[in-house]
Amino acid sequence: MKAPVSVSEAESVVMAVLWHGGAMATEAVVAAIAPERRWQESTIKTLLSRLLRKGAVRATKEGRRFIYAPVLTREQWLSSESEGLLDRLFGGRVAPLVAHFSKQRKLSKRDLADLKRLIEELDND
Amino acid sequence: MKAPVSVSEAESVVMAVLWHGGAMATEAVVAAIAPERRWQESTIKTLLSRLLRKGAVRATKEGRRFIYAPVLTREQWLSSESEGLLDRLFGGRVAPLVAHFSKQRKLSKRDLADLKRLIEELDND
DNA sequence: CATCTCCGTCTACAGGTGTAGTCTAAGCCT
DNA sequence: AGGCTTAGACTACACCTGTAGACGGAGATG
Repeated sequence: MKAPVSVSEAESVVMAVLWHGGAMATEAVVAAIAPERRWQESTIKTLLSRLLRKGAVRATKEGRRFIYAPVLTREQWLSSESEGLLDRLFGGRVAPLVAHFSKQRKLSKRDLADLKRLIEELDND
Repeated sequence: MKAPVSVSEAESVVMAVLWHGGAMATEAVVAAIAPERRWQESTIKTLLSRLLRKGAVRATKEGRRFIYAPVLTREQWLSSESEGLLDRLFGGRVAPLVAHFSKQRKLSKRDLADLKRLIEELDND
């Protein structure tokens, strides 16, 4: 059980780009993020370094620059984040969370339908 | 839509005590927490002040001390925390989270059974 | 080879957090 | 009334985070 690299909010935006586009240089990450998030190039560079230091990404030199590739997978990240929350708030179980949401009327028709289908699937196999 | 007071990890431990025991003085909070968490009284006092400043608790003077009562409810807290996560990770919907858990084999029999019952209930009303 | 360019690194800085020590004054006790 | 206790206020401090500017040197260009 390796220490679960923890990725901050802003860092996760960068990870998302890498998960989506695979290995790429800083420039490409910037191109993918800067428009909406309105971050300076410098900010993204910092985030990449921090992710590198944390071991969440890997960098291979190519000419004078680095190509960054995700090491932490999206699945791992989803798991650690959501299990963390589930543990803290709902005793580590999923059902109480769903119950909470339904009680707060936060379960959309669509969610309900999806859940139903999901449960059925899980049931007969 | 009032700004959703954000409560930190450590602060939430204090909130938990108040949610569980209702209004009480610092002393009682300390008594409830100090044993396991091994926090100094001072730490708990700090957390209470921060919660007060944030408006998550209310304090009424009684003699020379304060009686603290939760303002933020547990439900509100559960909602903001879990919606935050759902939004960030699963497009704000519950089903994808459940799907993720099942894919990772993190759905216990019990969870599954509870979910099934829950869905049925929600379905016929 | 002399320059120029651009990329990664270093530095910065405010705000939040975890964790705790110190001080002051308001009550309580004798 | 005078002293003692103690609760809340103030101060501290390191680390993480969000956000970004500055700079030096390794390549690219002419």
